[in-house]
Amino acid sequence: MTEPTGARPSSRERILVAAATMLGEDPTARLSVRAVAARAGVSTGSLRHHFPTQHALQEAVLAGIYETVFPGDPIHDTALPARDRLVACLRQILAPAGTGKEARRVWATLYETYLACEPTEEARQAYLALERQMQHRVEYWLSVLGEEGELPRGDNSRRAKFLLTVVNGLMLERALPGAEDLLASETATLFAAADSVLRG
Amino acid sequence: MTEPTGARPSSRERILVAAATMLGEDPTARLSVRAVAARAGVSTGSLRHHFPTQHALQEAVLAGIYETVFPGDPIHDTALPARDRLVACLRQILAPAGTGKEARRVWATLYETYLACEPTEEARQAYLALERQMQHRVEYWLSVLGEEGELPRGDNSRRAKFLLTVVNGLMLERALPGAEDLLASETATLFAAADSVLRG
DNA sequence: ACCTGAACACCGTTCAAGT
DNA sequence: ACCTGAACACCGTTCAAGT
Repeated sequence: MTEPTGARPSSRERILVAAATMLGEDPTARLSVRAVAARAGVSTGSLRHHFPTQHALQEAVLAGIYETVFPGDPIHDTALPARDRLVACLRQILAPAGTGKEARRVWATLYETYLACEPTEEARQAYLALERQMQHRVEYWLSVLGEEGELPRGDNSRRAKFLLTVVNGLMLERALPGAEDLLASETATLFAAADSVLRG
Repeated sequence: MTEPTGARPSSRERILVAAATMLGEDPTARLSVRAVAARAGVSTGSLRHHFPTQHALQEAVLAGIYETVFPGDPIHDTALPARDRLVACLRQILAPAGTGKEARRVWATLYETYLACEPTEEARQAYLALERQMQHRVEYWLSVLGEEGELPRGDNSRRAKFLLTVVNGLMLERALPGAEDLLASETATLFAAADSVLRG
């Protein structure tokens, strides 16, 4: 946080910059201890001193990324209860799925790209990157709530996967026939998922 | 597939049994090459011969789980805890989704029938009937658990919708690329969904 | 074809030792 | 406090060699 003008960046900063750069070059980068340490010109021991665990490092990097990319993220609207904020966030990633005719158009491209036939290696990698990005985003939201004490300790990676599965299911149901009271049942499902995560 | 009576199981079978056993003991087990090979009394090389990649092994195990035929509806197997029974039931409706290539084949027909274009009224009705049937089935399971006092009073219709959304999400993820540890994350998600419902 | 076990190139984490 | 680098206990995959 302290930034001496013109001084050499601290090891901590160098590590975070190195990790962010690597992630910029390849969104699927694994950010291994040795790779990041080497890139930052720092020993693995030093990296571990600042980030006691690999997960701590990845959380710090993600926080940095999403702070700059999504300044108005609803997760930061502390006026609202945690569950409302989490649902608002999930709605954000559900929004591009559209509804009705648009939802089916979205599905058409999704189907052609990833499901129609054995996807090309290129398509596979693209999807994996997308998935990881989503996973990171949800994990970031959970880490914010965790720091506020709104979330019991636990595996946020698993929780994020769970929430994304629910969102995927809702996406599909938006395009499928039926669903008269889509809105109500979607809202109920989102809150059920959020509560499930928030209550451990 | 060939099963010589009384003969020593093939390495392939021993590996699958070992993996399934380990998964039974701990649903979050990572199923590493060496651990599974040791448990099966087989070399890592042999394991790799039958399952050229770690992903291949996990897919085979997953397929094996869903191949096991339940004699009756697992919801009535009162020897097991409620959550295990509910998860077993959900797995039943997830089973026809298949895995890997088969999953994509299933999706192809689903897409052509309901998503490709504005569905015919006939198709719409067919889907609605299917959906209702699923909804009833899940609600029945919940009612059984409710009568045993395993389920707090509440809207079982909403709960069933929630569970079906989760299953839909998992179905989709089976056909999409990626899914490194599909097996573990699918199990975790199913239990999370079951717990969410059982705890209100 | 099936199987072995060593070898390779990676992991994340720990820790005595330095400054 | 900060940093080093070796060491430990794991990974998944490859492969020459056996049967």
